[in-house]
Amino acid sequence: MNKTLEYYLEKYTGHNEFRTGQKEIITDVLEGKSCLGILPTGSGKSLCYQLPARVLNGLVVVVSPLISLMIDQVKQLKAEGFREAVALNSFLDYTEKQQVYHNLDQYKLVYVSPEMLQNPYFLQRLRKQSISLFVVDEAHCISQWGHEFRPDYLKLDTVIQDIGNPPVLALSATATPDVQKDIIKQLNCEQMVKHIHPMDRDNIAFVVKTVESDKYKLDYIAALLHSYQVPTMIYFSSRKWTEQAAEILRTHVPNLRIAFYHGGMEQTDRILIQQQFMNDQLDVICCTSAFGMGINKKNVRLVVHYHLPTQVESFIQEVGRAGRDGEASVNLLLSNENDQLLPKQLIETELPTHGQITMLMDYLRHLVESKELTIDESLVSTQFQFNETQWRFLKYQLEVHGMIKEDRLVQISSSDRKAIVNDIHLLVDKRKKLKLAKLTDLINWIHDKGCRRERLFLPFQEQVRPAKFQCCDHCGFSFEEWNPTITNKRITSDNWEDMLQSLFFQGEHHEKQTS
DNA sequence: TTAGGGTTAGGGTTAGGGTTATAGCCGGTGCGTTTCT
Repeated sequence: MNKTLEYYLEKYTGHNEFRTGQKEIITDVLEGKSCLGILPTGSGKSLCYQLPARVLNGLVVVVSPLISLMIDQVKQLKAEGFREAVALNSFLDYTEKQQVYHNLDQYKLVYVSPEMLQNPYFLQRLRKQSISLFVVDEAHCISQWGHEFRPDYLKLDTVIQDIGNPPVLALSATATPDVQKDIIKQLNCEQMVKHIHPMDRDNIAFVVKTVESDKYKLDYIAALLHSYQVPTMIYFSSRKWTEQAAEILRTHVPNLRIAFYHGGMEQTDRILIQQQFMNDQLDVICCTSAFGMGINKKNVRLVVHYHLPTQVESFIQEVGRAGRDGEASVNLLLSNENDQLLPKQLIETELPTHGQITMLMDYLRHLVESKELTIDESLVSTQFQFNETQWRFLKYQLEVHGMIKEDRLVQISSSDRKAIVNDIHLLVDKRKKLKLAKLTDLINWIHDKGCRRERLFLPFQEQVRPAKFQCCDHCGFSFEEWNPTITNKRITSDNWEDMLQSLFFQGEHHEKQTS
């Protein structure tokens, strides 16, 4: 490569300067080094693999957690004139998938889900390609989702090995040192070069408001929305509550456009609500944690937590959706003494109980003894009352321990079986303890008397920048002194070209340079 | 002759009232699912 990186940047994106962190990562990647890149949101993380994809020979595989993210990225790349990118997922029908499988060598960039990387046929095709780089986008998902919710995230190390150990690039905006360590461990990439940038946000003020009971929370929010009609996100931990709260707030503040959003909604409704919020056609979203990843709205001024997330990591991610344009923004957490009940319940139901595990293992022994080696998964789930996550967690553990291979039971000795039951019991206890400790960290932060910004970020980075505007309720923040900038865009022009332009970009929720 | 209104019977759904038992909170995040290359 004789040309400078700046030459390629200019050639492919039209920009003449790299943003913070990009150049170092791209340089390492082009030299074949594996990297962990923690870059703030909006710093253009995707350029770190999209530029190498154009320069390097061979295929770049990008693991992405959401189909909507893959589709957005491919759409944007095609709009920039890069046609050798494709998103491979269940949105494609059989023939389309076959097309991609058979023409893999014609692409430079393929986006896939971790689940898709368990498809034996796809893996077989992938092995025949020369893979120049293996990317894990939103890499914190490995740590936050992999252990229980989406175990295929923990199988990526095997995939990497299987396709010939290409260099690995793991990217995330918010990964605490614990999560960073976990990412490196799970990917089995001890030699990763770290490019860690601080994740504190100097334009967000932190406020905790303690109320006597939950019913005062909505009153407080309604009063706040009366005074501040700014783009607002309100986080709940229950789908039902997002709907009820939206309804109640609509009657309290009828001049605001308020909607709800959660994972149980129809796909088309989700897309519609998301796009309306992006385009300032909605003012307030009552949502669960389903609303967030990949949403890059710049002018969110207020993020409210009605319920408590289960861990500080999620809290930081959700808080970070405010003030992406750098303007003064506020995070408000509404608290009362029952805060921990709901997150505790969520942690409990994520993992199976000892009793369930023991009964399942007895049942499996019985199956093997009667020479029945296939498992009827839906029967098992109903019989032992596993939810989806619990069963997936257990199935993965049984695979790890060699009791299930290629969906079939394996005959093992009874002493081995006892050891495995014991192992899984210990693991469940360890995971629950870890998760409860993370919840306790967050609850301690609520009751801490120190500076909120410092106490939130200092455990994760060496220094916390001083607040650009107001800091927090412990450093003298008051809503009276908060004058949020209003930037809601509307179609105001009479010019048909402007109107067409804004219509065209409805629903585009990526920045131009994220690339 | 046809369009459109009215009637009727039968099946299914929902709202609302009455009764009884008992808990208080009842829960989040998404991918894949087809084929013999």
